[in-house]
Amino acid sequence: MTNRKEVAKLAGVSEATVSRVLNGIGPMKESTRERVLQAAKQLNYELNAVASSFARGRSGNLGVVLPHVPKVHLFSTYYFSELLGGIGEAVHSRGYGLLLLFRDPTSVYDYVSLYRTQRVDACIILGSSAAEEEKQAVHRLADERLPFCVMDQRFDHPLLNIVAADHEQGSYDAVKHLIGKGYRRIGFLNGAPQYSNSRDRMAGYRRALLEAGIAEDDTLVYEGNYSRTSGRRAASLVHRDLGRLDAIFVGNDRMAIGLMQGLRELGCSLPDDLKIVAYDDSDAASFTEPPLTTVRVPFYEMGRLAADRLLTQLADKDKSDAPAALIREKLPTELVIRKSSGN
Amino acid sequence: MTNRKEVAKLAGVSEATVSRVLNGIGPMKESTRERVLQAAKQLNYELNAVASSFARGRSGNLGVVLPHVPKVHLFSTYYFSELLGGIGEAVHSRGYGLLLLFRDPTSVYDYVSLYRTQRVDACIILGSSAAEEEKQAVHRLADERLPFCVMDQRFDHPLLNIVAADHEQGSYDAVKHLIGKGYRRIGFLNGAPQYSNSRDRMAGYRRALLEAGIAEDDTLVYEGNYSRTSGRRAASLVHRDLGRLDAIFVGNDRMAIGLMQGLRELGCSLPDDLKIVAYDDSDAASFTEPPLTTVRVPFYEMGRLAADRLLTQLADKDKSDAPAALIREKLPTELVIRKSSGN
DNA sequence: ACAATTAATGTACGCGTGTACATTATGGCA
DNA sequence: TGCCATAATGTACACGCGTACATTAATTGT
Repeated sequence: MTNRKEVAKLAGVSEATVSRVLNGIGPMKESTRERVLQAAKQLNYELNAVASSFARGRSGNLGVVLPHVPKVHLFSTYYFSELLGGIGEAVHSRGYGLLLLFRDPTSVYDYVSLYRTQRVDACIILGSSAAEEEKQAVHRLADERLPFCVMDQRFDHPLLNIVAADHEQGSYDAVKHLIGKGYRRIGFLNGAPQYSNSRDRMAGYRRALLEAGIAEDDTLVYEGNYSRTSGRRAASLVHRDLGRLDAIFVGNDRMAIGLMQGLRELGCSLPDDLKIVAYDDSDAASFTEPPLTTVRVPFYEMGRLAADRLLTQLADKDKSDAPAALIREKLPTELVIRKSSGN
Repeated sequence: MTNRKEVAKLAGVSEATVSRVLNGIGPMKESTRERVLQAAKQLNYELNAVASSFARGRSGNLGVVLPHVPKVHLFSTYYFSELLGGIGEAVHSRGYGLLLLFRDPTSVYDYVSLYRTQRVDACIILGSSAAEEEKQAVHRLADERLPFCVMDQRFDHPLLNIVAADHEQGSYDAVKHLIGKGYRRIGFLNGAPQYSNSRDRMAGYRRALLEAGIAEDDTLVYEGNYSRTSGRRAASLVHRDLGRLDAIFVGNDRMAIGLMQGLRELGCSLPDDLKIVAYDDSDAASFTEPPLTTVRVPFYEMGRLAADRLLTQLADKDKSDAPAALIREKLPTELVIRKSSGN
């Protein structure tokens, strides 16, 4: 592998000059520049990224931490796929590397270690929850003022970067849509409350009911874990309560799809027997039968935004030593009306 | 950030000893080992991955190259998502980093550069095609004996690592299934022929027809690009030919879903008017209406296998200098029968 | 024409680790 | 006890690059 020294020799300049030409630093004679580039080209030389990182003291990588459960094919879920796509877009356009980091959700993850070992310059945390150890781990990160951003999960730390969608409003819109159609007995199949976005959905659901003067009925609130299987499991409970339900709001499309499959197996006719509004507007939502009325969430955009803002923070920190501006984004959602909520 | 020197001082040993303890190299006194580990712990010391990579001359990263088209949310496709998940599994379990590399499919990608810049120790190429420049770029990689593996795309280079699925057989099985049900006028909506797996599907389709003594009819072969949109576009052509078609074999689920949507809009009743067998067995296949009969492809497993074999190659190369064993895997597919191919 | 700038380039070193080689401790054995 | 093999540790340097600082060349202003 050819290195800087050889290029310098061939071009008849010092190594420093080679470095400057390659990094475009300081004034230089055009003729020198050309000689160096010519020599580099002739020798097939390219900067060694590892050595460069080492000398700079930065890895040049943005890390994306995501929960990894063996046998669960995580990437296939719309949520993570879209977020990752958006992050990739931003990272790519800014010349950074994108390092995927898998964490075992059943044990505590030492985020700080990523920085100590200098594997990443910053990171984005996906699928984070409010579990106590997780909360502590994330707060520690913020306490140390390390550059990172949490996706779609609230924490009450003043220095914590967050990009999220407005799930409270999204849920409110969803339930209000049902109410507007005249349905009043509205159930809710939610995800686990350890995610703040689940709690936000609950808040939106309640607000809509309250506003319409509809009494809440705890027995019509069901809990799943955002998987299709859990939706299917909920089907028997929902089926049992069908006499008390006009409609149901479901925390994401996957659960809704599972629920629909389960209900149909139990002999239901949809949307006649039950109106459904789901959440995410994943690809699948448009081709279920009936197609899902669902809340579109700009996951791709959220990923892009988080990465972009984070990398901007990094660049700014090099220039000034002022504390970086906090990232606090809450993106709007949009109700997409299809057949599952009735005509 | 604390470094090796400080740990050495606190433990009262040389830096080399610290290094040996941390890497578990050579014989050492248990008491020394403990002193060093204790000191490291006390100082919150961890090996600097970048410096370590630099000294070793290896990045410690496996690269995954994937085509990146702005606005196309790549990760949402089952194909890439599953592959990536499998790769992640293997990489994670072997302590490597997983670097995502996006390439612009409209211009030539310099794979060799990844190695020259030492960004990766090996890489897996996804979504590769047989386009001439692409072929040359990949062959160059093989000529240089760089460690990499191509996914699901054949090249006729003797030193090229490939992990693929047996699409010829999978397609044969799919078409034979339709023939077995008594359908003889069978169309084919294929993906672009620049992918060898498209050509393999074509070969399987032909073999099944030939074996059944059915004359091929070129006018019943349609071409899409594996997107849902392209399937929908094909719907009008297929609809026009409906009088000459009993069934159609579709190159992947997404196109099949698009085709079904399009046909239904044109007033078709499925599966009555047309039997369909698709390909991939993505999540969506089970909840379309009717559910898709489709060919299951072990993408996750393919990804895991490719990464695992590649990293094994790397490890072996450190030990012996014998040329690494070629990776040539062709995994079996499996026909999953649902309603779309009739009862 | 000469000092004062500024441009252009060179010199020298640090970054934190891995590791070849040198050195010193330890224990076995005659 | 003395010798030797091996264990255990230390010394010293390379790895390729970025960059502070030093030096030399070119340009400007008067």
